[in-house]
Amino acid sequence: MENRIQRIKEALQEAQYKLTPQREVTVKVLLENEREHLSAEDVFLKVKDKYPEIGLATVYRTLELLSELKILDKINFGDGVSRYDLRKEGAKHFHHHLVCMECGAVEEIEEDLLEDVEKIVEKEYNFKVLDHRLTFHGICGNCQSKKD
Amino acid sequence: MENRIQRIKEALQEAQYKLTPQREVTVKVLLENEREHLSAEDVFLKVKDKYPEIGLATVYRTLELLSELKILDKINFGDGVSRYDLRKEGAKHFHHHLVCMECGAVEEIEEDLLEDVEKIVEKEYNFKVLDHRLTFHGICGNCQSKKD
DNA sequence: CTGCTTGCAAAAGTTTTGCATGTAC
DNA sequence: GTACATGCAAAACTTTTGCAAGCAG
Repeated sequence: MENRIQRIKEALQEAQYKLTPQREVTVKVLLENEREHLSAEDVFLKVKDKYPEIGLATVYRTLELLSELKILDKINFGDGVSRYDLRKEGAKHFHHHLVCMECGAVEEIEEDLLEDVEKIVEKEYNFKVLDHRLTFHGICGNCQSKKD
Repeated sequence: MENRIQRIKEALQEAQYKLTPQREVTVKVLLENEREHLSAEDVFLKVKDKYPEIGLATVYRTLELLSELKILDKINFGDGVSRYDLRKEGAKHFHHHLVCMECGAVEEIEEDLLEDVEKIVEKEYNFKVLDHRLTFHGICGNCQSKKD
């Protein structure tokens, strides 16, 4: 965890961005809540606990910056807000999501699963795939058993 | 085309919704621009050409209604707006998209391609898949050749 | 007729921007 | 010291809602 903070800091510096305490706290919050899919507002509130002077605009600016550096991925599950998800270290591609239409739970899938599909797309559609977004909508195990 | 309008009308009636001229014009616009991925504002402007008295709120309400009936799918490519895409007739699942990061063009893929992946998800993650969203981000054929 | 629909305007909510001030390098 | 960052407030957008009036069935 300390390692990952360190590496993100280095990425910021390499890209000529300053290491401000606000950015540091924001990164920390993102790492501590890696399994959640926080909205900008969510991040803002959690950062505010550790650093009360922060402004919402700064959080937005930091999230945008981290997305630009491909440390974060911005994702949208269809409710009105953008959510942010840390990219797994070393992952070439964004991971996938399972959204339960019953309870709203979001699970992550780290397996790639799309290698074959991407090959087909590159060949048949002459499209160079650089990244993807895949979300399944359905019923999670929990809600399935509740129905029985 | 006339057929599809007819069938959409029937779907509305079956669900006890009224056939207002505003709804009719909106459906027509959607059919005429099937290859585009129109935002609510886009639809509003095109409907306004044929039916100037229409209000933006009515368009939003109609789009929501058609989504509910699974005639439309709401999709989000990461710019700030929701876009709407007609579901292909008879398609169980939403089709996929190729978004070019260079020129912004959006191409559609109607092949399913995900059957195997969905089987894995159902088995390994105990998740009943009902629908999916798959978008590839990359470089389209056109932009690839421009670079040479 | 009756209840669903509409148009308008206002409201709600998210995200962006301008600007004076602050601060990492 | 200088250029980049920040906080605040205002602005810009998209989407939703309340309500009186309209109209499809």
